[in-house]
Amino acid sequence: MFNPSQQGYIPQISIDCVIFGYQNKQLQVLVSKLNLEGNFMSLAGGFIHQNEDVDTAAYRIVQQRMGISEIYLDQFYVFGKASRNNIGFIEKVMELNTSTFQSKSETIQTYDWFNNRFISIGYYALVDISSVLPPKDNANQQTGWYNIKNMPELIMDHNDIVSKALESLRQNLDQKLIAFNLLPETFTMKEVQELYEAILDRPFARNNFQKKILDLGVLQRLEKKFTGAANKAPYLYRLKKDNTN
Amino acid sequence: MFNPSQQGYIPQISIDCVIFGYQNKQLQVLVSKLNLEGNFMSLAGGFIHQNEDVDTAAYRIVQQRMGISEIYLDQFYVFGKASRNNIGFIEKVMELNTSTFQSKSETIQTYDWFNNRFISIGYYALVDISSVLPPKDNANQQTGWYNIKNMPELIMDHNDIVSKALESLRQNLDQKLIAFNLLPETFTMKEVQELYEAILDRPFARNNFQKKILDLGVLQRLEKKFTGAANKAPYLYRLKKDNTN
DNA sequence: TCAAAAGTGTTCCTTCTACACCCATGT
DNA sequence: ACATGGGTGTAGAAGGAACACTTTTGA
Repeated sequence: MFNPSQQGYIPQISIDCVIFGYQNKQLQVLVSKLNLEGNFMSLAGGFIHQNEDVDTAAYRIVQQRMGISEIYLDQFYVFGKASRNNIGFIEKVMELNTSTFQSKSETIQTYDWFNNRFISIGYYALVDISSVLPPKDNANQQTGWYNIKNMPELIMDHNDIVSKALESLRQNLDQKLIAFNLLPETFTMKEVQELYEAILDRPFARNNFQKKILDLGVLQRLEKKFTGAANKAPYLYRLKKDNTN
Repeated sequence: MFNPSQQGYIPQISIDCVIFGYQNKQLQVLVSKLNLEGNFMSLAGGFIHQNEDVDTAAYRIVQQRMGISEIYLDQFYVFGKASRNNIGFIEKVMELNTSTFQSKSETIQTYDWFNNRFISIGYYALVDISSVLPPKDNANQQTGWYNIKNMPELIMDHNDIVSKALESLRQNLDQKLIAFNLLPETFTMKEVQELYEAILDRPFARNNFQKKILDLGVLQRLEKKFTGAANKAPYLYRLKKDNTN
């Protein structure tokens, strides 16, 4: 932990990023275990440099964590309750990390800046899991992807942030056509369908789903994908590149 | 103008409220002329107290301006460009208000807090024009409601904020059923239709529109409204109150 | 009696849904 | 040949758009 005010950050504003991935037919969220005693699980977060766009800061936070440059990001909500501060969190940390931290009053002074009330801008990111850095680091084996249906308890209001992010993702799914950011470059129609089913948590009829997606006119059909299974080989698709963004 | 830091505000965060009203069959936005020399037109804005929810701050800002307690508010976007500060604005103010302000360097020091880069949280409010305070004040005759299709030039990026607010309003209109906040307690179906046409800037067929709105099941039909015109009297409607919010 | 505007009904068309059928693939 | 899973077609249901007709009101 550090004192952000000394590093030219804007005080009392943070960014929290819900990084979504897709694996094992389930929507996943990246959660990091903080390098402290105690089970402190957190979203990817950070602060905004004085001379940095908020969007750029969110991009930097995700980019550093994931090691990729192409990231889909959407700002979705501001969490601004007056009671939203790190004090409860810091106190629990100190309880469980007595060797690391000095006396309570001293610590609170040291982290004065951090103990303030914080307004957090929520972003969600959509990444292709197969193209990002392995999520686990050596120090924290619990760091990694968690099924959205089975999230661990996170610090502060991070569980609420995840809920709101999922809600926004669902709302934007059809309009913005962003689901493909969660898939690798090429994919089969079945994979798209399973992804939609994971995000929206409801089944789709195979044939109607295929028609609906193809009618969008954004996919390009490639060669077939022979899996070795004793059945018809599905086509691979990828996003058309000539789309006017 | 004042120094917000001395009053317990959170630094470098502001709130800008696009207050929508409906009058003369057009969507209107409340714009205030600042009490300075020069044509400085602005949205309703303000800052957040240290111990105040962001939502509460937005409510306070609109409530003080409009003098009503029931206000529909939606947070719609955060404007966070690094270049987003008041310096250009302040410089223009000083150019045109030489008698009020001292030397340039002195003024910039005085308003140091205000000259910082600001992140602004955008809210839009929907109010019933007929139930709010008259928008004009004696000092500033240009303060008042402006047709969204004919907005004056506003300070900073406020014109962009209005555009984004309108976009969000349009997106939420059908889902959230919020248009009725712009109408008085009772209204005719034609008024609802004209309101929708003003917001979405497109015509609706009268019969189909009536069916669509009534099928929502949120309106209660009251007595007829006799206007004195030589035609069938339309029914008045109002929102059902038993709706589970 | 008439014009104007409101209420209602009917048809047509598009879109979504469900069911059915055929095709490719490897054992 | 056959089981498995993928691609496609078609009938029915539902929702939206366009058209027509009737009713009410005051002059």
